[in-house]
Amino acid sequence: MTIDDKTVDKMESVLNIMSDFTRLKIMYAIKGQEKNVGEIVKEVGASQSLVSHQLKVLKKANLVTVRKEGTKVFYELADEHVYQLLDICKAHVEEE
Amino acid sequence: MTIDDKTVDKMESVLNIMSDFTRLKIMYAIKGQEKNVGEIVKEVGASQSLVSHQLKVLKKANLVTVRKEGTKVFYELADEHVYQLLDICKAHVEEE
DNA sequence: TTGAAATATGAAGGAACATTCATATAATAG
DNA sequence: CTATTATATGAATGTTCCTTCATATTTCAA
Repeated sequence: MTIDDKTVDKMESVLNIMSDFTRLKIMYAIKGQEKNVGEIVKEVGASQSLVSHQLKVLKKANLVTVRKEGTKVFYELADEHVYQLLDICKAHVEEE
Repeated sequence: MTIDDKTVDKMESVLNIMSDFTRLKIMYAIKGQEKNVGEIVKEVGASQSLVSHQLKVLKKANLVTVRKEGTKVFYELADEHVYQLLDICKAHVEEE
């Protein structure tokens, strides 16, 4: 099972970005339903600044997509793989 | 899509442990085939000390299992979820 | 154009942790 | 028992990065 170092690098990056409490909460907040920043802040229960910072990180990693509408900015989970990673990881930690 | 904070905590922990270059290389080294520490060191190309440290981290997180045989210690990926997480993450980063 | 609402940004402090180096422990052969 | 091989451990260091605080930018309404 050899694997290219460059691929491992990218995997490290994606997993690293997913492995944060605030970012995981954000991802679950917009899982299956896009939300604007204000709604995300309310649901996640973190400061506006922190949520904005972490949304930027998620966006840079292409884990979320963005849509602007007036003064509001809506975020959404990027693709099917992100859903799968969240689901499998959740299933793993919920094993007894 | 609300989720329990305790679950998110555990997910953060698992993802965080997976999100390391050396640990990913180790996991791929023993993917589908158990290996002893010496073999892992050779295949991963990191120092013996580092590999041992990281194997301990992986073991503590239940991402690998251990089997001792004489002076040698064999490691193996723990369960199906770990395989799935690696595969999906790899597929994600290999998208163009 | 002034004000308010929504979101983003920059700097800074502090904690977490990957890696190295040196050394310890364990097991077996001779 | 001694030497050697295999693996583990502890301390130290440097770096990454999460979070907060203060402030900036953007958009639209009045």
